[in-house]
Amino acid sequence: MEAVFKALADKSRRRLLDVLFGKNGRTLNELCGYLSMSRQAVTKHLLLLERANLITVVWSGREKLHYLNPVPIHQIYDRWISKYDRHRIEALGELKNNLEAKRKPKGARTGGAV
Amino acid sequence: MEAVFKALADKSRRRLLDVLFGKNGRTLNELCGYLSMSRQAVTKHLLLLERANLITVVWSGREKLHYLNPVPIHQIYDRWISKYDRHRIEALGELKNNLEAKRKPKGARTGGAV
DNA sequence: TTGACATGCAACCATACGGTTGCCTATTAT
DNA sequence: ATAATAGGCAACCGTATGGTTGCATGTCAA
Repeated sequence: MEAVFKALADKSRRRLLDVLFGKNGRTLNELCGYLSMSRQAVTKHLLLLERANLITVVWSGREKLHYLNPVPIHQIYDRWISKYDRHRIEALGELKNNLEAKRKPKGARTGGAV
Repeated sequence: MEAVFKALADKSRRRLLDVLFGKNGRTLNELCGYLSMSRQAVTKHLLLLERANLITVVWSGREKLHYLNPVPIHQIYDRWISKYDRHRIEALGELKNNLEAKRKPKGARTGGAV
């Protein structure tokens, strides 16, 4: 998971995924067309994505074809994001309630959250 | 979105969110108990989370209370992750099909991965 | 009032990261 | 056979990042 989060943290890498999302199985050179940086830089990004298992590479002669693997992205959602989703409405209510509680002057400590 | 992705990229920050998820409205000192690093380091992480709008801060006297805001996380899913989810099964099929296709063409120069 | 407590501010440091350049290798087309 | 094409490897560089320490400030309790 760590690698996936890290991989997704960069705009260029998300771009690459989006490009592959549009049309899978692209070559390195093809992908370079979508980012204004050197081929080497793109290679590095792709390597990171590969290590995070977000893309799979298949060699075809001298060409390196890149395929998107959406599974890790799904896992990120499944094992981390989804719980926040479920919690969402509830949490906002909490904040408001606690803000209300704060208005009561000194007396007991104002700390008590939830 | 950029700030949110960046914020989520760090393990310590995800930890902080998880801790707040467990019990909302914690103080800085309280949160420090969950990460083995200096208070200042934690402050920096919290600042980043705050700037990404992932937490909201409420002062109560000399204490700074931190509240989780799950909305940006939900947006990340909604505007980015969800599309990969929908695409998921389909994309895997593509990879396999393309791999099959590669076995045929002229020189039969195979890539060979997976 | 005074001290302890909760936090902020700023300087500093090592390392990770995104990017570049130069050169080398392997495949393919002519 | 040769040249063009697709890509890899490695060194280098500036800046961002995660972390530290020292000191300052505001609030609460005795």
